[in-house]
Amino acid sequence: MKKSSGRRKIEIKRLDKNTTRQVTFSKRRVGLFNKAAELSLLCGAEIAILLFSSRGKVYTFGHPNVDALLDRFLTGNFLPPKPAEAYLPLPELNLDLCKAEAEFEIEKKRAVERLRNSERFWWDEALERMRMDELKSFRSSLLQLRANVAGRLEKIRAMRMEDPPVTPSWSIVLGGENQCAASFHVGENQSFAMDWEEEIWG
Amino acid sequence: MKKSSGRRKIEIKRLDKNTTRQVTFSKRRVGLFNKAAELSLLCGAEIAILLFSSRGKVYTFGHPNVDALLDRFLTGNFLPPKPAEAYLPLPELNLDLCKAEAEFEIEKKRAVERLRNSERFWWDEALERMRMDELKSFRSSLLQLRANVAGRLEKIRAMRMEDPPVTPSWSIVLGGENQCAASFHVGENQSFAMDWEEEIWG
DNA sequence: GACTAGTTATAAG
DNA sequence: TCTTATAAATAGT
Repeated sequence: MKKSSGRRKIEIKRLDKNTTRQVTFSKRRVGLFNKAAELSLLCGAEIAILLFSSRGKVYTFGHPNVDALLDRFLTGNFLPPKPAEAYLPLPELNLDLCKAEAEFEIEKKRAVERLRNSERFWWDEALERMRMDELKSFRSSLLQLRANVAGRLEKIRAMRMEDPPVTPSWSIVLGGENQCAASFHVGENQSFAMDWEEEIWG
Repeated sequence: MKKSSGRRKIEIKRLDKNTTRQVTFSKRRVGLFNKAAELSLLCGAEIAILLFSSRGKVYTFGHPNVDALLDRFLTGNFLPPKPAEAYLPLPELNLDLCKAEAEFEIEKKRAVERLRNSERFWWDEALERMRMDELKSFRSSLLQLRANVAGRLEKIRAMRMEDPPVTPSWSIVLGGENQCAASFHVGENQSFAMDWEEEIWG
């Protein structure tokens, strides 16, 4: 006797039944992330996936990690990795960030000078004057800005939580429905999503 | 007679042969994006994928679009979409951005006041004092900052290109190897990657 | 979570 | 690209 009717063809349109939709989401999320991991390993590609469930939960996948790839995408600073380095991008990133931070200090001093002579916000002016070779340091201010946002959010979260926090990096995110998610790093330089639901908003 | 030996099992590790790796990358990229589209449609999920080939080309996939999802991830402003709105998130985003811009003007005035009394950069100080209800306007400055970066890059690109540009949104990105990529929107609120190679750097 | 049978993705040619 | 045999993902139970 058949134990199952087997896989059936389905139409690709919104699944109306709640339970089915949730089961399918879980299965296909895993499938998608596995495909992404294979593509990355087979072809030396780097990949970031942000996945928001219809209930607002966030899942991320990234190789080498989500954060570095978002940096590169948002700032246009993506030098193609050399093949030999394709599987060791983290040290490279760290070096990059160190340099970026040094440059940030310089840009900061310049910006203060500009502000002394003008009411205009530094970035309004800076962007008009900035030459191509200044874009790099501008990038570092963006990184810094974002880090500060993350730090602020982390502080707030820490104040509300009793358990020792999971100390995620800046990529901690706060949901609109008492949710909190962070990406973290495991094994082969890959980062996976974790998420938890807590009453962090009291 | 067999016309093919059929699909063979392969080990998931870097493909050494260049041609094989490139063919596999293309096939699996399409497969991955299709899986993502199906997951999105079946489950009402929102998804963004950034894919960097080992040669530095960028491919993106997004439903409803990459940009909105990155916004939400970076700024923590992701209210779970109501099911009825799941396929019409763009108007929602636009409204949100309008509000954000209004709030940005307020935060800007405040920041100018702070700067008159201090040498410190506005965000150093702001982040320490900012109360929870101020995070929202801080978000808008982040959006503004990023928009300005994009605008700057777009200007530079436009100056170098003779053809009328494809007018991508802020998500235009500049590669390290004379490459340029932008996401654009097609059909069912999905955005796909396009990329082109031009000597935009002269 | 495990099981199958029918579906889909894809390695090789 | 296109074909085909086979591997892999997955819908329904």
